[in-house]
Amino acid sequence: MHYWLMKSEPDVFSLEHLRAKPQGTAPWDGVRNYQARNFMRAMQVGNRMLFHHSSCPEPGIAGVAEIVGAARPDPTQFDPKSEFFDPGAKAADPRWSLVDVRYLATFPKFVSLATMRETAALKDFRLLWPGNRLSVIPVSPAEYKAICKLGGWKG
DNA sequence: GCCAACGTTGGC
DNA sequence: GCCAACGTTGGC
Repeated sequence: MHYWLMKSEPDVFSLEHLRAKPQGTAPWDGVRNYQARNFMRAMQVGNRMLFHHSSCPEPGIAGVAEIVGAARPDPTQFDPKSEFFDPGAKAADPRWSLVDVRYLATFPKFVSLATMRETAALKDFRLLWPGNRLSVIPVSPAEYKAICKLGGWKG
């Protein structure tokens, strides 16, 4: 089993927004970073991902979602009206991918960045690296387990 | 608002 | 291919 973390600004798209979607499912579009894209392409159906809220008063992990659709071309790259439009992307050779995710659970306890920084098991967690900007991050099983525990969730 | 990190762009 | 300038992310 592989685990991941994905960031979103809760004002734009929060875990609650995902939960409110039909079947709690939505495409994770708009990723425009090659490293993040490559991680999405490595995701497998059934993988779990931590839903991180960033650029907000209290950044941290709100809960868990599941990958329900493997990587496929992100249609927003071809849409001139989209903020994610990429004039360099060709239909015959799509540049950007997305995965489909489904809401799984909201942690009973929100796991703030501050809490994670105080947790020994997370001392090497990539999310906490200085200056980390990557919006899609691989998570080790031990890190995933530690975060679920902090969240008071027995998945 | 500041700043660290780092990706991208473009001149050469 | 190098590298300086610039832009973006995101915590604080």
